[in-house]
Amino acid sequence: MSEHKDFLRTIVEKDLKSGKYKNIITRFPPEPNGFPHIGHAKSIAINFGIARDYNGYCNLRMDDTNPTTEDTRYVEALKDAVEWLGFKWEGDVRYTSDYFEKLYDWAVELVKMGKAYVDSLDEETMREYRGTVTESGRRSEYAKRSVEENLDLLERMKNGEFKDGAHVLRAKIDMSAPNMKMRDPLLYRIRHAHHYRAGDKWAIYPMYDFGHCLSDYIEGVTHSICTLEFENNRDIYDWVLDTLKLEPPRPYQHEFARLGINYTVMSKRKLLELVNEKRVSGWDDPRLPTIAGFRRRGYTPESILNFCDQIGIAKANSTVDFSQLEFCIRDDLNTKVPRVMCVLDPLKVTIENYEGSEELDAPYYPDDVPKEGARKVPFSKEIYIEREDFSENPPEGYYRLTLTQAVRLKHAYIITCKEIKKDRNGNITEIIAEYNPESKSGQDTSGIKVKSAIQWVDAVSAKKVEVRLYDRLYSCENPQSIEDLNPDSLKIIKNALIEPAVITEKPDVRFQFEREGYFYADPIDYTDANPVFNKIVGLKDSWGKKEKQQKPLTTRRTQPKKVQIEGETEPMSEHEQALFNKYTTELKLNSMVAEILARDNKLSSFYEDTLSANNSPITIANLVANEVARELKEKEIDELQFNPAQIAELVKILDNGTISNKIAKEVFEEMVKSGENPTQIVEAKGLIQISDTSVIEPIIDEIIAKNPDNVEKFRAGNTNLLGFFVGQVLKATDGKANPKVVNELVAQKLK
RNA sequence: UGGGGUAUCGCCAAGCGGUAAGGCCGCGGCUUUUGGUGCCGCUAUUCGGGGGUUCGAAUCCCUCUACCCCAUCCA
Repeated sequence: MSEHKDFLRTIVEKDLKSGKYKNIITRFPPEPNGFPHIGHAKSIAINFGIARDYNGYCNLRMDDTNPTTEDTRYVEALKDAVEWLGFKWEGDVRYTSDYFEKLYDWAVELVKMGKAYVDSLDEETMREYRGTVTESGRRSEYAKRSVEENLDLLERMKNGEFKDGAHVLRAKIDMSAPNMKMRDPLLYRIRHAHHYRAGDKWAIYPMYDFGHCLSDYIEGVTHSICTLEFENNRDIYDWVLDTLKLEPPRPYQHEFARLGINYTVMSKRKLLELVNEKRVSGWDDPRLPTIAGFRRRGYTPESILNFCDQIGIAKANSTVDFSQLEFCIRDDLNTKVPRVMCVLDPLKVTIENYEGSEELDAPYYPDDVPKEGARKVPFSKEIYIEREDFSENPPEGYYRLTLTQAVRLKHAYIITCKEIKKDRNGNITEIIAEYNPESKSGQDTSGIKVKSAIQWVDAVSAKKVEVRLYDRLYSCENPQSIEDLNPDSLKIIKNALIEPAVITEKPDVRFQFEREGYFYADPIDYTDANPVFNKIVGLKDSWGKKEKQQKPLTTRRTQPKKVQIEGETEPMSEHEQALFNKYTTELKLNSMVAEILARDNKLSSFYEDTLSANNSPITIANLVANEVARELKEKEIDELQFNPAQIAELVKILDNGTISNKIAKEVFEEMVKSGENPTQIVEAKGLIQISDTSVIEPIIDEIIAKNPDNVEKFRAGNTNLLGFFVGQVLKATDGKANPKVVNELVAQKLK
């Protein structure tokens, strides 16, 4: 766990500390109606991760309340995903469908309480009745049905006596609730459908809002973590649990932002479309952000988990750079997999002065990877190198083989180019080269320095392999439709050449093809006769990048600062205007403060009451407009712990210098909580301000002596540090030192 | 538009009145038989805008703006 906790862990810790819960129970509750993707991985990492971090446990629950879309194959995929990521759910897999009986009993209970009713409006009418976001809805006439009638109807719904859509069970909440979700939400609907687990037993199925909170409760879940789009549903979550008066403790819902990654799509609908329209080869197509896709591509669970860790958890909608994911898989594989040589686009090289053959020793791992292992690499007169590693007209900074530039064959000899052979069209078909017998890798006495070492394979022993080069699925950052698909997301190379050990020894399933990238033996299509490798990710390529980037770097510094349009504030009413005028002219308040007070009649009346007890208009105004305003945001005046007379008193001791502004805030906080008198608080806590320089000075000297680095930085021009020193002094005096005095003194001493 | 959210570097993201963390990307340099890795530097005088309170504001107050979610018998 990193040292900075995310907001969910902060909540969990607080709940543990306060004793709200003894143990933490979370759950990962997917609906089995689609294949899990990396967004699910984030949720899995959060839910299982929190349970692990706080010694609790996490359930895996299929939220299977909609029989028409769900299927066992998805259940399997979901279980598989969790396991692959290395997590264990508590006990057996749970299913909301296992709770149907209990859920139904609770529904009956709500009906008995008069909190739920059977509605028989048709779908369209119901929609009309719901109103809109700006207009309130109205309640169906059926809401007037008696408890007995509702009970009877509900039972018959359950028994399958009615057709789909004939009736629904709704919670009786508030048809004019500003939160649309609270306008008598549906609890049950009739569905004469076969459920993949419950079979044909049920003719009615619970809705998400009814089933989810209660399933959490049944399982003893403490923190029900879901994504942002359920924020509006939280009110129902609470309503159901509270209305049923269930025995505590009960779960609470918390929401985080779902994962978005650029150059790909994450919605079930769009993913399904890609698969159904055969734009990809299936759910496990290595270009897809599905768990199965990543797995087939060769990503490791560690890399995915690491990614989830790196991106953090917050409430702001965001889109993570694909490069972050690429970093994670490279970072993981770098220390794990063997390096081997594979030539994707072969160019024949004949080494004129070499005769016979030999087997060269080559370690699988570079020096900086602490792993053992080596293989033999056959070498002879005819070899293949990567076409890109030779250039007849090299650009500036080219390190590889040229007419005049020698290069090392990795693990072998240094060669120089003698002659180029071309076909009729001018394409290079072969290079005639010469090797230096003194330059053998590991026993080089030639003294030749080369700019680079390139990969190669021996012509006679190399094996032919198929290599599938995958790139981002879409060509734009924020793809909208299939038109944004990247036409080059898959390139298949049928005739790549690989050194024999990879095929014969099979030292691993993942490899780094030296200087190319990381590759994975395809778990499905790979056969000994036709080996297939998937490209997981390329190596970082600062040369390739430099080559492409010919266009001048646009100076991004001078971005157009976008002008922000100021909206109009509603004009003040006549009464407010009059107050405002009085405040600014008679009482000399600044116009901002005057406006805050004038526009809010709770504030203005509180202000005037305070003023009548202490004639200090400006200080009181500032206090009321800034501090009292915060308390009055969601409360009425008579709900406050403190009263105007106490504020008047606070202002008095503030005005006469007994306490500083900083202390005044502290005292105010205390008044908010306890309602005690300010003078008492000041006395009890000994908060009287220290303005005596002879007391303060030695403290400053001490702080300065303790922080020589910061003194230096300050003197070098970092004047922000003044705040640091003042803060330190204030901390040392428990906030009692007069900050103005401290400020002056510190500034003086640091000069 | 009523309600609920969110705004800190190109992308994520800490920060909760006292020195603007960290990661990715990018840019330099060193190391390197991978133009990889590793290491070392650099990259926000400023926190969506404007005001206010304060010795001191990303943090508190006011206000404006932008974006996301909600009117499925989906979850």
